[in-house]
Amino acid sequence: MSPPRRPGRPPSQLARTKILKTAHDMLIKDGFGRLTVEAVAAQSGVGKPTIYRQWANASELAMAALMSGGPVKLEESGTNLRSALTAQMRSLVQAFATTRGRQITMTLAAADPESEYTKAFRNQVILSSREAGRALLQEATVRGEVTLPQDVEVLLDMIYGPVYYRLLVGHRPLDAGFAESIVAIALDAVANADRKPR
Amino acid sequence: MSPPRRPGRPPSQLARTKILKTAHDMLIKDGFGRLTVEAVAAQSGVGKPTIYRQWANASELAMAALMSGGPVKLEESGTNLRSALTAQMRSLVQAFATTRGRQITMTLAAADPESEYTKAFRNQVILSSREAGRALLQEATVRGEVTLPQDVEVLLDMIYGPVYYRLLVGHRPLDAGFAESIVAIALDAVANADRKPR
Amino acid sequence: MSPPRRPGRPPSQLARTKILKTAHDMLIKDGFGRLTVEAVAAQSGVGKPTIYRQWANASELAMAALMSGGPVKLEESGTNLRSALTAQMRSLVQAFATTRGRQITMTLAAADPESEYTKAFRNQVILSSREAGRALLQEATVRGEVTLPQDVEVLLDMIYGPVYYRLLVGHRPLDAGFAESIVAIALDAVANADRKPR
Amino acid sequence: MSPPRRPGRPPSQLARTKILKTAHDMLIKDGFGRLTVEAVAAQSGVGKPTIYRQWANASELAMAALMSGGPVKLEESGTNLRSALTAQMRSLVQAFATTRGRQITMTLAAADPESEYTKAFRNQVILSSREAGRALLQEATVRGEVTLPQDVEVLLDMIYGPVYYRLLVGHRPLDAGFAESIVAIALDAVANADRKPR
DNA sequence: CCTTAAACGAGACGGTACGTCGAGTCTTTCC
DNA sequence: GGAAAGACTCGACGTACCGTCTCGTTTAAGG
Repeated sequence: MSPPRRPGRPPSQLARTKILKTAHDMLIKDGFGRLTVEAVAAQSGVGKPTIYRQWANASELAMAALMSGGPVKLEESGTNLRSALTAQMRSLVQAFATTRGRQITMTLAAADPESEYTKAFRNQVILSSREAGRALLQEATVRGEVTLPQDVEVLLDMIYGPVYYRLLVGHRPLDAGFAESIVAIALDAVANADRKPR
Repeated sequence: MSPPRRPGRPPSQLARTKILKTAHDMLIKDGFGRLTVEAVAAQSGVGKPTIYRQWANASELAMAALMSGGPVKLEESGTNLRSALTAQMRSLVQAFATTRGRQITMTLAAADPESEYTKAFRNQVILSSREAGRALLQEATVRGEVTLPQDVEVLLDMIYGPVYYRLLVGHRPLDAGFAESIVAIALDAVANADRKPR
Repeated sequence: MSPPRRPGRPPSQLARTKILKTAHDMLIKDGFGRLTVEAVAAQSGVGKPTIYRQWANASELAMAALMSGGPVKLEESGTNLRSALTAQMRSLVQAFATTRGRQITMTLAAADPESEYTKAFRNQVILSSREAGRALLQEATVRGEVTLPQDVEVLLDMIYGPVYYRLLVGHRPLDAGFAESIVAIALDAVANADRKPR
Repeated sequence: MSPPRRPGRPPSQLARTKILKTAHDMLIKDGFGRLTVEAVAAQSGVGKPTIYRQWANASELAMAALMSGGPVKLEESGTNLRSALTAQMRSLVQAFATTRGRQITMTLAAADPESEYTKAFRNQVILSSREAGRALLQEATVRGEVTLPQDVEVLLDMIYGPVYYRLLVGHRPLDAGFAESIVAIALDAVANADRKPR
């Protein structure tokens, strides 16, 4: 009933905070490739074992740092699918069109895909918007606005995949019209219409 | 008229081949994270400087190894857009649904995005199918099969991005129906129809 | 009063011992030219950085290894200058007439003459016998056995220099009579005598 | 009857000269430790094999460079042993009191003591003055100026050894009075005298 | 209040790989 | 057919980090 508190000195919340702060700054400034446990320890004034006690390697630390700001907040105001989805995509693109987006991509690429830590990162940072989008689509279906294709998963990938595709490949920037264009094309594919009889 | 041959011992084509072969095998077997110049040199019986004379680091070497098999061959038979695009996507998915696909993704993520080598890799390995797809779409437009949206670039990203998205994030496999589903949804977005008057 | 212990894990005395032992063996067996930090690390089962943390390069390591056996012990029994100096020279020649002597010479030649490490090596290994000899000469002067020349430094160089000269140039071996001959000639130069009036 | 000309392109005397010049400059400027075949080839505009065709390694090249200026010229004017020997020692000290002296010492220390090249270097550069000194001593003996000790070799080592001893150990400079002091002490040891009856 | 136990900083440890330099050899074209 | 140029294999360099391991020092909970 009592909180099962173990004896001994409890982990320092301050140390954890300093580590994550330093790691995040370093990620933004120098990129994932320069994020070393050694440097984070030195710069945050913390011993290396204190880091290794919480994260197994630099990838996990990077993921923790990228998650530490809380989940990406997505605006989803909108009375119909188009406006809601556009608002969401706009804030998503805005959040990723920075250095941070590229670092998230690189961190994910470097992470052990089987690790629990990686799965949590994936769900919180990468797939949460995809799930939000799925909800929007389902609501719109209920409202009769759209008719979803058989394979909704693929539709979702077609909406959210291009964001990471551009970050990864870098052939084109994540710019302003990107969100609108995606929504427009996606809705053309699913929009209900008397005009789409067959 | 004579071939402008420089003096000195010419680079050994054999060495180059052995290096690329070893690097490719190592990529497939152990992954990009384990591909070290040291190990490639040791395993291919080549000196490290011989590797560094041609590639600046492990990333470039990995890209060279992944390109050394020649470009991915895409089937594009088909009389209409749907069949041609489906054939292409099928062979693309098949080519990437292996370990190689994941390694290509990780290699690209780790590469210096500004390097000339990276750009070549991107064009040859990642974007060549996208360009082929663009050609298919344009031909179909000429034939009157489809009406392209304003932002064709985004449409192309929606077709090819999901492949890398799934490789990168790993939330779903690149399976059989994937190619068909993408083509189906994409064509729904652009298919010409009297049924889509305005 | 308490020993001023710095924080952190203390250097491993075992590692240091293993390194010096290995380096010394290698010096005697293969010579200074073959003493590489790489080989010492491999053979002593120690990481390279552990060596570099204590010595800046192979020269310093070699000097440390040559000093690690403690200073050369010189016998100096003798009631008069001749017997004392002869005893000292005999043990000096014996100590240097081995491979070790040649390695000391080569190590000294290769060392940075300005380095503090080199100076310590010089004083402990090369000049300590010279200083002992100076003491013997001074005592004998006090006893009235000899009259020293103006430039005692040169006299000392004439006594001890030939040892290293033969090691370096190799024109003649460091053999048994060498010690006696040097002492005999040196004493001829300084021996007091009514026979050497003015 | 025809001059015995071998076929093929004759060795370039110019190349040889350039190599030796470059090697000598490099020795004086950067020291023996920095004299690499690579650098000499690059700086003299000659291929490495051209160097290796004539010298087996950097040591031999260094010795050749140090010998290329011709033997050290020693003044030996003097009517009696003291003046002749002093003149000789003065010019010897002067010749070696420069960077060149130290490089000669280091080169000798690094050379393979068994090699023919090393022996030639030793005889021409190191021991020639010693032999000249032996001649002076013998002439003086004939003239009745001095009585040589049993072991003349050791006496010679005591005269010439200190020069290299100071160069090698560096505890004292090769300065002006050095030559005089050595001669003075040496002559005290061998000077004939009624004053030295026993 | 005073053990007890864990987390702390510091930093050395054995390792792996880095990217560079130089050695000495080999292969080609040029005189 | 040797000179010259330059790529080759090889080995060692000295550095950066890895992830682990003592150390001696806090810091809190529980006896």
